Amino acid sequence: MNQYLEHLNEAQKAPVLHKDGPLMVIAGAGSGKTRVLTYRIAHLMQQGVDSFNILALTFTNKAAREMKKRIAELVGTSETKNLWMGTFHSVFARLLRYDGDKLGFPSNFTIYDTQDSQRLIASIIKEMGLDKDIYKYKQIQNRISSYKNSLITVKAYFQNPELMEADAMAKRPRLGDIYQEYVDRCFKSGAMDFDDLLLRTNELLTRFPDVLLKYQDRFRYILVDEYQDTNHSQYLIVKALSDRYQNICVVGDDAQSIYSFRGANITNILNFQRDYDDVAVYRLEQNYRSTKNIVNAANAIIAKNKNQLEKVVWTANDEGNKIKLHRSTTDAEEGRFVAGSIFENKMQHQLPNNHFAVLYRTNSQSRAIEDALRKRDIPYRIYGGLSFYQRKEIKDVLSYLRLVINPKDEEALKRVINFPARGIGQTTIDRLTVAANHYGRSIFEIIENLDKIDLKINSGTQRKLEDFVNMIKSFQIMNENSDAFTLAEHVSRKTGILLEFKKDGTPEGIARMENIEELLNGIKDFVEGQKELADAKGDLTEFLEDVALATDMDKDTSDDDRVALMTIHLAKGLEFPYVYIVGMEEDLFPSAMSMNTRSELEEERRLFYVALTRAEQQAYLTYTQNRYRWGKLIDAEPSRFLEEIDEKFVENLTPADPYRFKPLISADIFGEVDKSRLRQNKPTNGTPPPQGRPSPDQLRKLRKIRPNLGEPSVRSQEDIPELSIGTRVNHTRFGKGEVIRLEGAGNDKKAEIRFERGDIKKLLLRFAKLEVLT
DNA sequence: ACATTGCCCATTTTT
DNA sequence: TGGGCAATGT
Repeated sequence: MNQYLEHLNEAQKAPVLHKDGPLMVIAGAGSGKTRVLTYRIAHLMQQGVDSFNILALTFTNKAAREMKKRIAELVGTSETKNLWMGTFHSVFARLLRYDGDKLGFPSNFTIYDTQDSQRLIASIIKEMGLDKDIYKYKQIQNRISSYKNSLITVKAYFQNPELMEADAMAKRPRLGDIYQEYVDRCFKSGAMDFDDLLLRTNELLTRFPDVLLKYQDRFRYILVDEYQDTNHSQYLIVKALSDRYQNICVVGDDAQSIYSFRGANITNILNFQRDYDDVAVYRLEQNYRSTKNIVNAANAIIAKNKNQLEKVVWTANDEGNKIKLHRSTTDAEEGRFVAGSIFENKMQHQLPNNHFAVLYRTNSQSRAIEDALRKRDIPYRIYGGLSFYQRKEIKDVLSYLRLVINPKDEEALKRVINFPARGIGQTTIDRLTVAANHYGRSIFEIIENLDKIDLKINSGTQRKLEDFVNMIKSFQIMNENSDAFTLAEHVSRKTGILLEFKKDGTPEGIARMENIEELLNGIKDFVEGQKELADAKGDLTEFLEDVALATDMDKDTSDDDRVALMTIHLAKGLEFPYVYIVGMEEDLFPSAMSMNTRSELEEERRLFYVALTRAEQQAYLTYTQNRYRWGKLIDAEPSRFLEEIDEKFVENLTPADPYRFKPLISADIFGEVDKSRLRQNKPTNGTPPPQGRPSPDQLRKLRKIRPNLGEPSVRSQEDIPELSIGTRVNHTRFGKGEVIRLEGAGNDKKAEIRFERGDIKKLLLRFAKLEVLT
């Protein structure tokens, strides 16, 4: 019955068996904390706790999904149905849909993403006639966001002379007024931004004791993952909800706290023992992920920090290779080294692409790496950056859908009221906005009542506005009887959005159209997925909520064999056999912005700790002497973190040569790839990794790789199909045909194909989406 | 109402 | 260096 407990070591077993009362699990990197959380939940249920009474807060929705699945395997699917598990944002968005009406929010409130917030703030600044060079909307948004995360409401702001003073000193005395207007406008639009999801939850639980009691009684067991990265707002929610039963379990690692810039407060975990009575503290110190070399090097780094909880991470794994350090002259060369090294490791050890990750401090560093990987035909995937759902054309379609659900949504309305162009100009929109503010109504309501207000809008434009409103209303009626996919498809056709991009004819236009089609496919998948679940209807509201809170990390990429490129922040919680940490330079890592205070520098160091501990077998550190930044080539110095690693853990692939002059201008800026140089850049073979058989896990991953037609769009060389004259092929766009000529070799191999529909085309096989017919 | 030009910003990290 | 957005002119 309880045999699943045998999957745990002694240290892991203790917090799993601990039933009531507060507990904290300090989990070193790679020590199996997800496993502890999973088994703890399963074990609680096994002991008779109803899943209805359990709340688990995770860092990503993907983590929640995977944990839920694992728990279902342990205790049965039906048991996990009532489990509330997800990110803070998604869980409390759901809660606010039930009880947000008490705060005056409709249950179909919109969730504004950062871009929506910024646009609204920009227009408020404009309306107030403020200087946009002083009131920079991004900075203002940032400021408001951090107020909200610290639970400083508008009222609290105006009661706090210090804050007002600080903003006045920064020449922004009207910040409070902007804040006030922003909050009012969100409220009027029936919208909450990301921070509101937490702030409003706090408001709800504070102002309505009966609601608090209801959820305290429901969530008798609460578990919080990554507790070191909770902000004040989240801290208070957890504190309030767990107050009655005190069955609170937090898991985290102070050494991995890396989100203070968005309000995360490391003292939450440092003070946990003070905040609750009789806290049991458990430590997970055995690392199962990495080699001794990596674990010890990481320990040596983090030891430089002053503020931390005591723990000793150790591992029984092999010694492993030393960390490899590489210096290059430019960032382009750094990219080439990484690509070359990945290529070589792949060949030498027969590894799939997804065993490799390249981690960097800032998103802008990805370009050089991408270029180099592309040249070597190594498929990769970039995580983060702008996500699919933030693309213009996607946001446009989504805005129509948002309007259907919530016509008061001002940002959505302003986005699409004249897209595709229907002759409603800026002047009209400005007048409507003024009227809406004046009457305290939404723009949509103003348009509905145009006949009762004289806005001096000419009759032609009035007609167009009415048409627009009627169109949205017709969608609303349709929404009552259709699923999200049917509606979305209808909307994209009826509004002319699809046509707009199609008729534009440019490659970008086509790409946008294809993106919209992909969105529609996504909605279809969603609807079908939801229909299988008992408690979900697959309706539009659910889809939009999913989208608003989805992140790049939530995508399922398990059978996607590509090298991963991402920021170190995004890499938290992940692991890869081979990890390349690039850009190990002063002012970049640690970031120039983080060197003012000790605590900021310590956070950068924790970030480095996180990066290094992602590696299972082999870590590479690279830095360059010159780097393009702001379009200029600048000198770069090696990061101070490099000196902090004891040299006994490091193998230097490019030992310093004091007699060599540093070139004034690197050869790289002349553009071409210098082949002879490429060879030099390959790692000098130090100690090769153990040549043992691949583990069962590796084998499983290896087997998973199969050529995947159409995806990735650029093939690596071995994927190019074998063709000869006369071979019958099928092309995704041109249909069936026959090969009539072949030329070129390797990556430049081309085939001339006569297609059945009549035309002859010469295709570059590396790119062509061809299937060989037998 | 639309297109072109030019300016400004970015490069710290994100739910 | 490049992209996105706004002001400007037609």
